[in-house]
Amino acid sequence: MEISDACQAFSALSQTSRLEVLKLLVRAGPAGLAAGKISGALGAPAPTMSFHLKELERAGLILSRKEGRSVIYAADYGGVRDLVDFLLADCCQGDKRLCGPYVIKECA
Amino acid sequence: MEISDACQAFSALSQTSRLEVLKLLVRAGPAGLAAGKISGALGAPAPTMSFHLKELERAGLILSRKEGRSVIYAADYGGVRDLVDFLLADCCQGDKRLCGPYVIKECA
DNA sequence: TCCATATTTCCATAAATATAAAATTATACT
DNA sequence: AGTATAATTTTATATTTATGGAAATATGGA
Repeated sequence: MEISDACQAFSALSQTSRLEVLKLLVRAGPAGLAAGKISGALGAPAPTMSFHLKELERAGLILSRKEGRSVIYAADYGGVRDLVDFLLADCCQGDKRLCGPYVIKECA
Repeated sequence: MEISDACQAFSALSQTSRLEVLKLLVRAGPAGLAAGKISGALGAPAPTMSFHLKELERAGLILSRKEGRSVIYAADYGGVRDLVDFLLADCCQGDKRLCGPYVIKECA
């Protein structure tokens, strides 16, 4: 992942409405939600939400598909994962003893 | 973590210079780097970099300490971790069967 | 075809953010 | 005290981004 891609993704998340959209879609799961449901749920006018959804899609964080008259948006889990990985890549020059306790999750 | 905190953190990362700073500090490890070294390494004037460093610190992504005349900045691994966790909290309403393959990392 | 619904594009305005020069503060050394 | 170094604050300007009304596009049903 290029730094400009990561930057665009973080930029997409740097706005309350858009962050709320992603959280909503992460909660909703792969089934996703229609654009109208999203703008309704978050109380934003349709044009405003359309602008934000396009931004999130351009950033590779959500996906869209058409179903009848609706456009269904869903979280792009792969994209989110790539972004997280980018942030911690090459951590401590590869020496995980330095930061491991802070960064590595216990596994179940 | 409040959504406004997460938003502020993503906002801090939504800018190439600042994202480069965090990557640089993540690579540098807990020892960190002096403000002057950072602005030198990234080719930005001191006031500009000072503005960006303050932004990253305010967002809880880096820490600073004074050493003589220098101010040493280092990645705040706990803060980064909290941010990542926020993004995927309550994923698929807790049913990891839906998105697990995309989100959960294999453990070594 | 005509109408209602769903969403987007266009556009103008408002608001937030980045940049860097100049001035300021703080520390160390002689 | 005097001087050099390190970093920050102040300030003004330039740039980017968000917002939502009005108009346009696309689909499905009567």
